[in-house]
Amino acid sequence: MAGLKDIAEATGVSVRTVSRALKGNGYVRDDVRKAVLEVATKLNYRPNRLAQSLKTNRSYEILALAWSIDELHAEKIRGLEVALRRNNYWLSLLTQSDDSSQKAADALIDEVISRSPAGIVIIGASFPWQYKIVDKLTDRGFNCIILDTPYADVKKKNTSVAGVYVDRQSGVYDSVHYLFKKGHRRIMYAGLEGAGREIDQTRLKGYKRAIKELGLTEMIGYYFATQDKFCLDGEIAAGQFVAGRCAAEEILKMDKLPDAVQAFTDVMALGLLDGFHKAGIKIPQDIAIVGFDNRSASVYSSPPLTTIAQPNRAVGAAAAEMFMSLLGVDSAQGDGVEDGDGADEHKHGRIESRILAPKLIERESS
Amino acid sequence: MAGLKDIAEATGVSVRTVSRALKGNGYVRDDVRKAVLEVATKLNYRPNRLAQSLKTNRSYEILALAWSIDELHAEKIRGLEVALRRNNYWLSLLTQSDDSSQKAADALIDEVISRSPAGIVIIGASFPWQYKIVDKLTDRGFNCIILDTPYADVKKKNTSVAGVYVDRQSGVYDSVHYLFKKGHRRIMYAGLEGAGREIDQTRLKGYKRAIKELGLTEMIGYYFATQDKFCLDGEIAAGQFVAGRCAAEEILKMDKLPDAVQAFTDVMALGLLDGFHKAGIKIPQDIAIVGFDNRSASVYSSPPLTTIAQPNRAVGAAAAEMFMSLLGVDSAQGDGVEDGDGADEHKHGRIESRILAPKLIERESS
DNA sequence: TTGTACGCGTTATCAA
DNA sequence: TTGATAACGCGTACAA
Repeated sequence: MAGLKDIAEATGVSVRTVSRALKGNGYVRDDVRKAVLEVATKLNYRPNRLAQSLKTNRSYEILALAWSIDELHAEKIRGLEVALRRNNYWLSLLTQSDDSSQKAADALIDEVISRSPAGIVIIGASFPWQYKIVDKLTDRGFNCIILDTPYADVKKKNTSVAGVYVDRQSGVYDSVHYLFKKGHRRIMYAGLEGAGREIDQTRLKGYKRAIKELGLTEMIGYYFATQDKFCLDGEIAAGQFVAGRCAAEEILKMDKLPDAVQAFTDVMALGLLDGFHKAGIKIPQDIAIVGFDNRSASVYSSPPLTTIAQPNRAVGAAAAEMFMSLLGVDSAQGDGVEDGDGADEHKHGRIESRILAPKLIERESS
Repeated sequence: MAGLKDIAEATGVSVRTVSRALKGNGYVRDDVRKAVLEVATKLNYRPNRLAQSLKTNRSYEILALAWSIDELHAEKIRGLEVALRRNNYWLSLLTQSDDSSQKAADALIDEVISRSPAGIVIIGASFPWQYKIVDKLTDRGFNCIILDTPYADVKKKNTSVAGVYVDRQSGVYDSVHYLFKKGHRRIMYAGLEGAGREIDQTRLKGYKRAIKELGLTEMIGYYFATQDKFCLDGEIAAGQFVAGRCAAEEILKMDKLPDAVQAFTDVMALGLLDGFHKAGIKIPQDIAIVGFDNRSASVYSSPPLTTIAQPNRAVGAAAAEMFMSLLGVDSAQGDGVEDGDGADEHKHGRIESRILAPKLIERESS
């Protein structure tokens, strides 16, 4: 590989001049610059990022830390990568299986340190042992941005942690309004036992707010998988599917059926669909169903599922932008980066958390 | 961050000795080594990978080049990352949207060069413009491993390209045998127009071979999406779903219906499911359906889909192992890395392509 | 406007 | 068994 020195020799000027010419840094005579550039392209010169980083003590690597990768995460990662590359940063991946041991955490931290990235994106932090890792990372001075979890806003305010997440409340709120407009009056919320009560109160809040506003009666059910343990963040949330099936059975026992159901997630909605299907209930004629997540499975179900989509690409892009502003790079903006209408901001040291708006996608289940 | 020098000063020995002690490289007196190690941990020393790489001219970065990321790719990437990290390598991600222009290709190549990775994993190369990129990369001396596409075996034999892919033929072959055992005799193959005829002859071969062996009659149909263009490698293969729907309609017009259908992919199978569902056909009572891919959607359909699963994690892990042997690292093996029973090998310069066996997953659609 | 020389944190060559 | 010292490729005071 040709280096600065080779160009210098070939051009007959010093290394320093070549450097200047290439970076457009200081003063260089125009003809010299032209000559240098010419030789550089001829020699197929590419700067050595390693050397650059070593010298400037500035990394161009952003680390994505994920506990698992499903299709939703993949989308975020994609959005992140594209936005980063536009700014000459790059993305590395670090997946930490759900090993919550202290040893695993330490190994992870070591790994991060020895790579000294410019920033770290944590894709979802739902559990205490994950928080701990985030804390250690920020304590060591790494810039962290957490996706999906409003942990950043819970945390002590003096660090440079921030979050990007989706306003799930407004998603469900909009959905209820949408169902109302479609003529539904007995709109139910089917939550996951545990999830509905603790982990994601926000969706429920959106539901309650809308129901109240519309003067309807609250119908809330919490269900959980009897045959299978459920996992919230696992590879395949099979448990949620089973929970949906159970929910359908339970719902059918009710005196008066709902005419629409907003499910906690797509997977749960698909479980409902399966349960109703077996009982001969017609969707959406008898009962309308709305999911949450816009997983690909919601596109391929019968009928395809109306759902609340999170702007995953934009979430990734937003994180990238936040890093750029944090690192003092004037970011090259692209498309798909605009935050949703309901965007709001929370101050956070030097970075501000960003909340993006979800969007209802109408398909055939409603 | 503490460096070698800091340790040297604190211990009272030279930098060189510290380096030796830490790496267990040359001769170091035992007490000195102990002292050094102690100080190192106290100072929380982590080697600077950048400096290491710069000096040794050896990168510990493997680049994953993807044109898109769906859940299947994500799995492969995951398997890759885990296996790499076990060997002290790490994974970076480069996603190249389906921009087939020369300019985009050049930019990509430049990017790769300036990062000088130890190896490159190309996740699927189905199109000529993708081949070209692979060629350029190998021409420049990069170690490339191509997943999913047997391009490596088509290519000129003097480069260090190799592939990891799944023996799709045997997957379909096994499926037909399975359906036969279940009592089905009119087993049909529903392919995608274009895909069935050119891109993936292998699946069809497996079907034909099994049908012949069992003395059954071949029933093959090619379908394509009328309302939508289909994409083979896109984010959402919605077209295949539509094709499946069309296929169901067409099949129902036949004089004598099949009693089982092997679809080209899960998505197509789900389209079939939807089409049959609308027509009141009961699955699997009237017609059994088998998919291909084991997408999450196949878990959440009603009924859940029997399908042929590709060992995605193992594909990623296999690629990692191949790099390790290529780079002369004695790889630390983990679990889930064993290749399938039907594993076969093709020599390739210094690396050998690996073929992994798929596996039938029985669910409720058959 | 240009060139010299040093340093980033490591590894590697030699001589001691 | 050790320690100066030179690289690796690049950026940048400082001097010219």
